[in-house]
Amino acid sequence: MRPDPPVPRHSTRASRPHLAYTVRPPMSTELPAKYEPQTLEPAVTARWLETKAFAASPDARDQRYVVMMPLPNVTGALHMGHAMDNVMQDLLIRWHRMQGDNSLWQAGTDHAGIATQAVVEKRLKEIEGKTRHDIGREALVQRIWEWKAQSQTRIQNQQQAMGCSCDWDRTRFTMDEVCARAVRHTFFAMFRDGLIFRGNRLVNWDCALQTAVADDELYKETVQGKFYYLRYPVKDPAAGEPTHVIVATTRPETMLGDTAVAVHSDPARALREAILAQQEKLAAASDKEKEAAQHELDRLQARERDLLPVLVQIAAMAKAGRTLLLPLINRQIPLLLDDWADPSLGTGCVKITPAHDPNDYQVWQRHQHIGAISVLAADGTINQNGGKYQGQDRFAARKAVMADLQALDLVLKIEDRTIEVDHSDRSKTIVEPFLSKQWFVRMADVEGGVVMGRGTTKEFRAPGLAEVAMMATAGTLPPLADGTPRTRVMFHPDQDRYRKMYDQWLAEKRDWCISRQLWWGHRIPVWRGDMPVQHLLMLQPMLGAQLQRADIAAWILLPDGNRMTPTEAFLHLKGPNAPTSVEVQICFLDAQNDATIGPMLQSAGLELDPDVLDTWFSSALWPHSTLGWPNPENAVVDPGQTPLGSGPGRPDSLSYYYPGSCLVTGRDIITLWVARMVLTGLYNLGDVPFSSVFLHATILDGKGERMSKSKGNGIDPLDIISRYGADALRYVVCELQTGTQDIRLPVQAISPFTQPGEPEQLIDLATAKAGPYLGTFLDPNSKQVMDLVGQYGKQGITPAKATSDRFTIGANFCNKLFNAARFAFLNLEGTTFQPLTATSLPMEDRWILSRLNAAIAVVHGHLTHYNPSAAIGAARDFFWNELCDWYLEMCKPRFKEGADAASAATGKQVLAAVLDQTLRLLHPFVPFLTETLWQKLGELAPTRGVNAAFAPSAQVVHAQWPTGDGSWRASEVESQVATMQQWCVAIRETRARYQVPPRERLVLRIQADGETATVLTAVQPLLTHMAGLSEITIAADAQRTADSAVIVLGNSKAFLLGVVDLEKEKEKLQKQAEKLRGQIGGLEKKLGNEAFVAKAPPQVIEKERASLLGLQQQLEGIEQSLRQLG
RNA sequence: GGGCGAUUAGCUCAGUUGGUAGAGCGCCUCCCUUACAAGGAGGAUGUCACAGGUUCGAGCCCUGUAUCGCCCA
Repeated sequence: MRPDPPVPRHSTRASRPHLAYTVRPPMSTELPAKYEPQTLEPAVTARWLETKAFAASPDARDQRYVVMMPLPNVTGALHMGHAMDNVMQDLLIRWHRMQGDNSLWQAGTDHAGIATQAVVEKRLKEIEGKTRHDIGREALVQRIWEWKAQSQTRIQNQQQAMGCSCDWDRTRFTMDEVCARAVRHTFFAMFRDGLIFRGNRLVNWDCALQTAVADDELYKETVQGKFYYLRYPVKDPAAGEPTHVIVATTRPETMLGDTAVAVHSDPARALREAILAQQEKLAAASDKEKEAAQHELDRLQARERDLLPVLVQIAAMAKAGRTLLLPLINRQIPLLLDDWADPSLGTGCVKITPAHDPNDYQVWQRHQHIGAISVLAADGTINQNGGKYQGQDRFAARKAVMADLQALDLVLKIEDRTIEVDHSDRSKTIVEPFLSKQWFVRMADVEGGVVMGRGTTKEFRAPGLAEVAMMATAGTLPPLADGTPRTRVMFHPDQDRYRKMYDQWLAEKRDWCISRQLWWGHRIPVWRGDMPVQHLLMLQPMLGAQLQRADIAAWILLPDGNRMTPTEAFLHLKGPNAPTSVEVQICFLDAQNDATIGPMLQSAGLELDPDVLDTWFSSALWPHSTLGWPNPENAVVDPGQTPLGSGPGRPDSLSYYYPGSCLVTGRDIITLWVARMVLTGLYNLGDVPFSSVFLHATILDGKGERMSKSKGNGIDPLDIISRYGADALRYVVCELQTGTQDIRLPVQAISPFTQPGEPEQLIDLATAKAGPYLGTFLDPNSKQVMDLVGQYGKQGITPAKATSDRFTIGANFCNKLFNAARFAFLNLEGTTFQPLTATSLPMEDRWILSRLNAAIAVVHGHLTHYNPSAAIGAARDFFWNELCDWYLEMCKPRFKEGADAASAATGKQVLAAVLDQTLRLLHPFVPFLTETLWQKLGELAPTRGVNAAFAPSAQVVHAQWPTGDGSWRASEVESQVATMQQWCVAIRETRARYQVPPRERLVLRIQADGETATVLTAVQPLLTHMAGLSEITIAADAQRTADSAVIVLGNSKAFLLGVVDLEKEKEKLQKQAEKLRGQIGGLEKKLGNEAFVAKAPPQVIEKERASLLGLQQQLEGIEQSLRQLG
């Protein structure tokens, strides 16, 4: 709950009657007296859901707008990043919906394989003390489904609380039947096309969860480690040769899997080059860098002197094919010439462990004969290849290995060293490079190309998957069959920058590892196993026909790594050099065949692959899988959901809504997701999934650090909503999104140590001292520790919530809007509509309509350019600075009792029209409040408009987006009102300076003639009212009275009577004169500069001359007044 | 190590094609004034990170330095 507002100092106020307004009849349904988002917002949500206000259905409209929600994980609650992402999407969707586009915002959640399984496993352990192996695969998956059901509901409620206008009846889940079928079809097609293969690769292995993890699931941590220098004996050293080769490593236990030791092929040259480069660097170094550079040069030169001779010798031995004896294992391993070994680093020799180091793996690729030996088991213990160390945990083995090496005197030295180690984000344990069989999608180009959109009208051939994704953003996709160009994917708001990121990642064309050793996810639909060739050939008559079927894809893998289709294989395997055993891989298009044909395969020795697919594989299909691909007509949606197939007069969802419009997401997802959606869309449908990608900023905390749950600097959007309201949250989030800049949002803890009745204390987390654990902080007032992550209850630390007072800005805005509307409603009873000519209206009406017209254009323009901050800023400026500060005030006399009835009626109509347009304009930003006010406005003024009635709408969510009306523009009126405002501000400034009470009416004499006098006469009534004057006289010879203040504006001058303080007056005028002299001096200098006059463009010179003249006139007026004052 | 970006008021950020810097919050003064004190009126606040350069003129363009982020290895 948010705190009660401060107690007003004027407590009698409530009992005093409103003089002019209480006589009106009460409104039919009362708005509450105060703005209360906590009661107002749920009511609006309920109505939107009841009326299915966000439902999307294909129809005859050509204009459509489709946003595919970046699906949140089912694991977690939503955080500020989601709030940003969701609000941006909702802003765009609501804006387009109001513009009349058939708008679909597709919602749903992601099964998030490893993250979800880890959470459920952790709970299983905590609550029941069991592991997943205790309960088995089926039971674990069942429990994850239960977890998912709860979690998805919670996420949906959060999104609805934020006002997300998704079509909830189309909510999908990456593992539901519709999505699962799309996954199956895509896998089958890629497998059939040879784009999916199983290979032996080095992966990041999470030993705790026992699965491969993707690069993006890792984080680096610097740990205190050691650098071990080991001595490997040379086999049969000749006289004069070193007896040992020294290598260094941070992970000595991996030596069990060494298959070579590498040395540079020409260490002398390499070292010389390094020295020359360093000498150049030293010459170019600044004083500050010199010392370090010199130090490095000395080091290199020392190596050349001391180490090089040995390295040269070892290189020669390597060339001669000499070998070493791997200690402890007693394996002979070759000395290898490979330039990965850098003579300027370490010992100049590198132990090569291809199965446990990415660089060594590369060396192995260059020297296949050395082989790779994995010494690690899936659980992180040493396997059978580790000899007597088998079964020991890798860290225990490290100690044992070192002890044994030391006993053999094979350890030269051990140095302390800080090392960066990859950790798994899921288990927080150190990951190991691990050689294992994994499934991959081939990203590189394929000989003969890859068919995109096979069987569709958009089919074409592309070099490869990564390449086609780059073509989509480069705009180089081939045109469609009828010659129309294919859609190019564009990034906003910075095409060049983001496309570069996208391209750099794709250009590597690295194969995509899609297998995970988990139980939660889409199981890899491949039956595989080794089979004796004889057995296979016996099966040929039976299998032959089956394997011709279009819905079965199979590959035969030969021991040499070659892959063949069964047809090819049956011929090849009958040859004289045929292998005795092969691996068979079979995939069915139809999942039912796993059950029907599966048992037969099982009896033939094949097994369904136990692994599941990477979550991103199903996420990549999201833009088309959700719409029912491959066949929306028979897609099986949940009961009560919108069917995806066609109906009478209604096209199917896939053909209508694909390709979509805009993907809204953060920068970090460009490579992970955007690229993959683009390539699967092209592969399956021959077309991109969206035409635009809007990348919004990342929200950081007050220190500029990324918000994270474990650091305790994150904010829960629901806490903000309950404190400030969802509209306030949305307002601020929109305001924060300025462009490409990341956003700092200062975070405060709500002190849990204040006593009941005490005012709430907010503690800034950017400056608060950290507590004893990560995510704990010290309250500077009470010196007690608070827990911002809710994990230290056992340690007796008081939990505290995080918030950010920045959201008061949004709440204040909403409060202002609420009250402005309430004021309007007090006066709008009985408003009627009749066509009015804009030019016939009073000045203030013409002015506000003109300003409204301008604001509409500006807001729309900023939204078009993906600049929500500028858009909401413009809307706010219009609403607050023009509508509230001026127009509502200017209107007040017309609504007073006894005012002219015709003028009041016109005023009502214009006010209702302006409010109508303002609510529409603000609706995408603050939907709840605008919807509430819209209802009330509809009751009081059912028909609204100026020259013509606006299109009506029962809910503002469906109202037509304002387009403005050219006939409202009145530039002359705008300039007149601007003059009035300038005078008004000057008068108010004088009043403030002399502390004239607001009620006291003053007399103003203006010295003006000609056009100035005409304008001032026109605005005289407004100025009188707005500046609190009793009388204005305008005359060329107006005279100052002894007790009047002087106001100089441009080249006219005025006297405000009844204000006396000569000294203050002189002081002000002198200050003004000083400022003017400064400006005049600057301009004179500029215009006196011959170069400026000669070279600057004439219009610039002319402008400067004119402004100089104006300033001089003003100064003259002030100086004259000063003389008069004496 | 490579690439991308940032540095503007106390804070968070705008600043279009180069023409002497803006907003919101905060701060100061005054105000119960006929919707809003979650408000109104008025005011103060800047070596545009630093050093060079181009230009008649640089917050903006170029080069370098410092500091801080992010991505990739």
